[in-house]
Amino acid sequence: MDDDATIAAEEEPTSRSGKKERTRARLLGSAEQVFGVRGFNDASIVEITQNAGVALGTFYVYFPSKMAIFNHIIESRIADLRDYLRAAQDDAKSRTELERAVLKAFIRWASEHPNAYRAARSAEYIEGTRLRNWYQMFVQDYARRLSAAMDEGELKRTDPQILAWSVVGMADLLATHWISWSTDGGAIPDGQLDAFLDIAMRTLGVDSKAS
Amino acid sequence: MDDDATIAAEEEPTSRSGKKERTRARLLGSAEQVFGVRGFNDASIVEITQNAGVALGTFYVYFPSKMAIFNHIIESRIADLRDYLRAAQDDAKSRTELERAVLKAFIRWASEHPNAYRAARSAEYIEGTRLRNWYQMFVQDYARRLSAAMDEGELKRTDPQILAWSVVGMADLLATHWISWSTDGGAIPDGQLDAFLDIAMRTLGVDSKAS
Amino acid sequence: MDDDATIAAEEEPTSRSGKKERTRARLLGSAEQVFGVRGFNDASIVEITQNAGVALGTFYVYFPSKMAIFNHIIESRIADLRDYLRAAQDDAKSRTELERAVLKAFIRWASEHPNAYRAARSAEYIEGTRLRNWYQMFVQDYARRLSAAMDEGELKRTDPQILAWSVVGMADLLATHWISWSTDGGAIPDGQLDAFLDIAMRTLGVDSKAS
Amino acid sequence: MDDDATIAAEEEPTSRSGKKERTRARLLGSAEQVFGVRGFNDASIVEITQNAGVALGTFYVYFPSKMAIFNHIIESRIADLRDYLRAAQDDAKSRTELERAVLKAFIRWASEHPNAYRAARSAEYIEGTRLRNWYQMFVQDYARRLSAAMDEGELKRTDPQILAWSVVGMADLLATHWISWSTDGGAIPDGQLDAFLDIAMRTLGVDSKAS
DNA sequence: AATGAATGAGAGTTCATTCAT
DNA sequence: GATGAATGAACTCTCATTCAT
Repeated sequence: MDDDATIAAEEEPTSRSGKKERTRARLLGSAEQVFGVRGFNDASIVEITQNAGVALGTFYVYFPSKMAIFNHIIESRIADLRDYLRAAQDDAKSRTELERAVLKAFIRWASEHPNAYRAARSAEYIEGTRLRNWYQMFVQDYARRLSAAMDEGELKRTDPQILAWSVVGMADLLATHWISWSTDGGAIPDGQLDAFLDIAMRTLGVDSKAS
Repeated sequence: MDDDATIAAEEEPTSRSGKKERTRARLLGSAEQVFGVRGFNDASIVEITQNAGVALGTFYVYFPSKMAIFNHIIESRIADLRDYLRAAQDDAKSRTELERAVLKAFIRWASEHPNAYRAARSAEYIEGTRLRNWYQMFVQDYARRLSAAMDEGELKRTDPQILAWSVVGMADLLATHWISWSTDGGAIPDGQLDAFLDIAMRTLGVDSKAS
Repeated sequence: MDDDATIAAEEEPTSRSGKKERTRARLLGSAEQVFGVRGFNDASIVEITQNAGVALGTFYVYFPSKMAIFNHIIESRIADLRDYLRAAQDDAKSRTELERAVLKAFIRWASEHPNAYRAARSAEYIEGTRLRNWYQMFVQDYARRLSAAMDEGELKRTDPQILAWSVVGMADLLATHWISWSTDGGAIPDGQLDAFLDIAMRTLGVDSKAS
Repeated sequence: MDDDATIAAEEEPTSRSGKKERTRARLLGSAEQVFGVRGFNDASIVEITQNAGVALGTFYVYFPSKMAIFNHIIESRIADLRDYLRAAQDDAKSRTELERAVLKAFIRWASEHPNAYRAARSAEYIEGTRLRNWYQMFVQDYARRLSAAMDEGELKRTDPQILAWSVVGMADLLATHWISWSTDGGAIPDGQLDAFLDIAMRTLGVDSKAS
């Protein structure tokens, strides 16, 4: 009815170790896109397969259900995020640098995979997925780290849980906002990102620039 | 909005008085609940009507479509929020008090109508609703107010847009968190709310306690 | 959806012997109009009652079902037609005059009650009505009369059944054509009516003008 | 003309050869029958599919809507009629022969596809079809041809429009009559058809037998 | 492995009819 | 008698999933 035909696939197979992997990768890429654009409910297997350039039945050769591929995509992107965050923490040389780097990593992740991010956020409203609260563990980890930093006197003492939820909330809404404002895939203006990071540092109670 | 006959005017001779209103109210209450629990897509008219204790067809006596009742519920709750916020601003005697009151009003609103709030948040993922970005105008208003406060020297100067999105993000995620943690309808522990408000004041750059 | 609101009622109560008759007459008038414009299936009781200016439930005070009022309307218009035809035959002074008068009466009847005529024609496609073949008896009567006229040497001998169906077919399609071409209620151009009658006389095999 | 893939072109390797075509044909056949017997409104997709021996959902693999298959059936039968008429005209050697052949072709077409003919006639009463007045162009063509014949002195001069509507009306009602009288698929008694043709020739004003 | 025709449960919506007031 | 809120059977259409090829 009002679909403007199919969405052009973007994700190309990353490995060329055989047809199977390539088809699977195409399905994953297509599904990420379709889920991101249409949302879980309005994404149809027909559109995912057409967008992937395979037949409808082929979908079920690789994935047992719509829910399964959805979970798979989100979970693997979450794993990516974990990597991004770990790397950010490893490279940091000071508390300020660390906190900035962590938030930057999150924002970068979200804007590099806008469709997955959008889909992941929507998981909260999807009946039957095991991912309804996937971000909670991130918040918990974050709270633990903030708590430790407070113990070490690097952060003003506040309820670390509330602080963690607050900062994640900030980052989450800004990421969403930026993503939906730049369908052109454009990057986030540096000034805006810096403004956000400065605000976040203030929220956390660390010096914006000092080590 | 769709069909608000809130102001009873040329009502019939008060016979069967309020019957229609009662049924309508039951449907609205039921739908708010079902939308909140299941989400728009997984909410069915059958469940809404059964939950309301009326027959399927009765739904269409009061609302022309599933989308219409959804929009109506959210829009009328948004109107409530607007009232809450206006009242909060009217009563405030200082910048700090005002900003705290506004955030408190928002949190109170969200926790008083958890299902509507959940549904309103999910609107972002619902194809065809005119409410996809309902909160944007709130953020814009907020940003404008912050900007004015900065002009008057009551707030440290920062990008008011980013600041507004940030604070709204904080409040949004915390409200969601609190709501989902207290399905029993329990209130938010005072300590947690205060902790949040203190953090938010820090984010905004106003003194936590000073007038 | 694409209804242009309600159709303005036209038929006014012909008797003023009490409210009951008036309401009944309004319903009949409204229904004739709605059936004519929308067709049996797309005519709804709601529209009929609104158009009549009465409440939905009132319909069932006067008529047991949608089918019942439909049958009633058509049957009473058919009775009218019978009267028209009888009168035409009574007044005729010659075979030619009689046949012309009969066809004229039919055309007049159809164009005076276009909605009823349209509805009556559509009865053929309505499941469950007892009026599917109401015009057959007219054709049979017609055939009998033609047969008698042949016996008396006033008409060339042909299969009277086929001749009757033929002439009725001509009149039927022309009436339909004229009706749908003049939604303005305009009359049939005299020239066209005469042309038709001349053709019909030729078909019947009587002199066009001679007595 | 919704989606005619009549001309098999880039068909797949002829495996499961014709399975799709067979199912499509069964649906078309079933639908033609059900539309003919029940009429458009009282025909249900359930009955069409059961009658075709396929599942409900299968219908929508082949046709996007009830309206679409209806239009398709009627339009393809109308195309047949056009072919019949063209062939009849091509073979005729005289005015009389031509006019008789044309009417015979029409009657033959109607009686060979009684359900489609019934359905086509009912289109007049179906909201939303683009076929409400499909027969008008035939009448117009007919009128043009009659007018030309009058110009050439082969036909007595009369209003060609009225004459065309008249003769079409005759043929139409007789076809309908014959069809509904022979549900057994029986042919039209030769005598009756000839009687009709003689009458029609008289109506047109051509010699019944002469070349 | 890959295909795509076929399936059928389930959804939203309509509307003739009923009945308490 | 008149009303109109309430009913629920029936309808069209969607789409995740299955399975024979």
